[in-house]
Amino acid sequence: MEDHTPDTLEKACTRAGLKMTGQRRTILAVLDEAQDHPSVETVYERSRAHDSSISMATVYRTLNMLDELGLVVRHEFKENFARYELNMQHHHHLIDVDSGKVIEFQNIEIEQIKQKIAEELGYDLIECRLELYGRKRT
Amino acid sequence: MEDHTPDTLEKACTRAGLKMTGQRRTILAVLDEAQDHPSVETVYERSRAHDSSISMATVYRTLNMLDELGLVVRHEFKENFARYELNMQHHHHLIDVDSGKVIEFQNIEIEQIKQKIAEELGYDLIECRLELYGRKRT
DNA sequence: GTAGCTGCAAACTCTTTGCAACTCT
DNA sequence: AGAGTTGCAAAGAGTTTGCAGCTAC
Repeated sequence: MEDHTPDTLEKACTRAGLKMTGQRRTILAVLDEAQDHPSVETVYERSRAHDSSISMATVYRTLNMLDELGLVVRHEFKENFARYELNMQHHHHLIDVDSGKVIEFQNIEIEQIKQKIAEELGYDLIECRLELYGRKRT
Repeated sequence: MEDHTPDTLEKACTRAGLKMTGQRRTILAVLDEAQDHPSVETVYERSRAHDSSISMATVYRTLNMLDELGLVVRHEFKENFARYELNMQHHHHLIDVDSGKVIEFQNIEIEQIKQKIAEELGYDLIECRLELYGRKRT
């Protein structure tokens, strides 16, 4: 019998051979539930709300591990700290310069053009970041 | 008689009403001559080669000031420090993931599409970052 | 003369790490 | 049992800042 429940970070980590401790389970659940792009601090606070024994060091270590596994994407918008999000389908960001709100979008034309550009420069495209910074039209 | 010599950072700063000290003149010249995307550390070293009295604090203060004036563009590629470049014509970057080399490129299609995307989301585009990360084709 | 600039050193923020204790598997 | 994980506190990197002295205008 195959497992048809949606893939969670916890499953992905177990599959990667990691031990599943209480702290880790909590942090992964917080990330799975996040609909936004939380900072390390935010992940820490949300995790602490469930388990106050969780330390900042563990949050950092967990996020770094998830980044290395490619399960999460690390961003550094024009702020001096990192923000993370689940690595679901590929998309880009528009950051509201007034509120800091992050809007996600996808665009097939961008995907095609960036491939073409890398190719013309003699490179294989490995990764890409596109960030638009804008102000809400009044 | 108008001045037809190319615009330098020094002129732009003087025009902005800033005092032109020896240290500042040196740092601005270093940036004017830079053909790459130097880090703060690099700007510091190059400036020191001309005037060893220049301090790191002044380099940071100068770069922050130039950034605020929009004369320079601050980047944070996937490194944990900032890199700067003159704000000449608009372009994007392809970063060689193996060597860290930065290649600049421009693309009119990207410019059009990003405008369109911001518009569709109800935003006025203020700024934009596009970074491609790739590996040299063998 | 004075507002602005500077170097120094200390402070700050974000992030990483050594270590001893603990816990999944 | 043993390798992996944790919290703590200290260390690290990059960046900012208070202050007293100096300098361009």
